Amino acid sequence: MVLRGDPRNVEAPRVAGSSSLADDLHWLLARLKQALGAAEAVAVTRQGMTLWGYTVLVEVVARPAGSQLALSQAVAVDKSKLVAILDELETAGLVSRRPDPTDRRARIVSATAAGRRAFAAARAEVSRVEDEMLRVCDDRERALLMTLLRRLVGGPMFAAGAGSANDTQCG
Amino acid sequence: MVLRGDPRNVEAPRVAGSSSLADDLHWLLARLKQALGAAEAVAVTRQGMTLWGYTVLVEVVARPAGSQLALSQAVAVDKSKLVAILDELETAGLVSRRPDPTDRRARIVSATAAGRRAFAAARAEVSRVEDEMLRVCDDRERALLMTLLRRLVGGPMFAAGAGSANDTQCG
DNA sequence: TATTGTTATACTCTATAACTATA
DNA sequence: TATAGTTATAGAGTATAACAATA
Repeated sequence: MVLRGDPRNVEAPRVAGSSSLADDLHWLLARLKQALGAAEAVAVTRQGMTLWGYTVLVEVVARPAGSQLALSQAVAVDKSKLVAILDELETAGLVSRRPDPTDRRARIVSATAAGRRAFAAARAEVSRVEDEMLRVCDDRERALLMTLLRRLVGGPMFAAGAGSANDTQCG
Repeated sequence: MVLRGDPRNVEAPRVAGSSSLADDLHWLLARLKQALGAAEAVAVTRQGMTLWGYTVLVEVVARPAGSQLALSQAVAVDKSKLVAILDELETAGLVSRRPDPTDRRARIVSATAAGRRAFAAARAEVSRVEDEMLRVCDDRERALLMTLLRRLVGGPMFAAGAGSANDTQCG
């Protein structure tokens, strides 16, 4: 059909001082995030979860959460949105919420055995999608890219007092 | 206040084979795009445009569009969504739509003098926001990052027949 | 019959605030 | 009085299809 994000835009600017969307960091990130997210959503759906569910599961499997609040901060999603995501995962039997004996307000969130299995399968599929997108990079470039992206997420715009407390958008 | 996207997640995995959100490309892109977009939206609003308007203006200033359809493909936004964006820009006097004498269905979209001025001012502000995000990179790393991102957008997941014709999300 | 621009609409997602129960 | 989890809701943003004008 028709090209979206026409390759002509992907060239370097033709005239010194001019610029194009290929030089716009936000447009590049938006485009990549959108395409990757769409492909990953299809992949994780096959494992019975949404992309949001998968994202939360990444964190829960890596590190069981002492509370939903802590989990929502780690994922950068509002606690009220997290409720619905955990409802899905719990209904599917992939995570469990149990009360913290120390603090009866809090709930400890952990992955079930089925959750870890489903996550492993989903992660394998997600890795394949990432590989597809990153196919145009060699191993060294890929590692460098990930390092830089990680560093940006640790950068000044995400520091404690730094404005926008807006949520990540995975939906 | 409270940290969003807790730095603990930004470390490399602690156990070989384990993983965390800091290794998830989609989460990294989503997080960066969200934060950058929020900051840029504030910046371009001061110049009387939305972030969508700015994004379209980047393309129009670089290369006047022979038709809205061509423009929508270059930006990777649906033609119906583009209508509203151009309405905004035109009402603000930043772009003009004039009929193509060759094809009376099509409209040639170009930036007005005021549009070029506003764009230059907006671009300067956007550059400052990008600088802020990229402050954690040195010049070489920054150039390399942009090169890699550009290459990804030219990669297999964006090729002609490659699934998801989904739009970029700048809103 | 196909294409360009436009409009209308249904839908999803998001943001916010209010509420409860515990501390 | 503050915090953890939940619910409800209003608003923004998106996707889709249908339409009029022109090719």
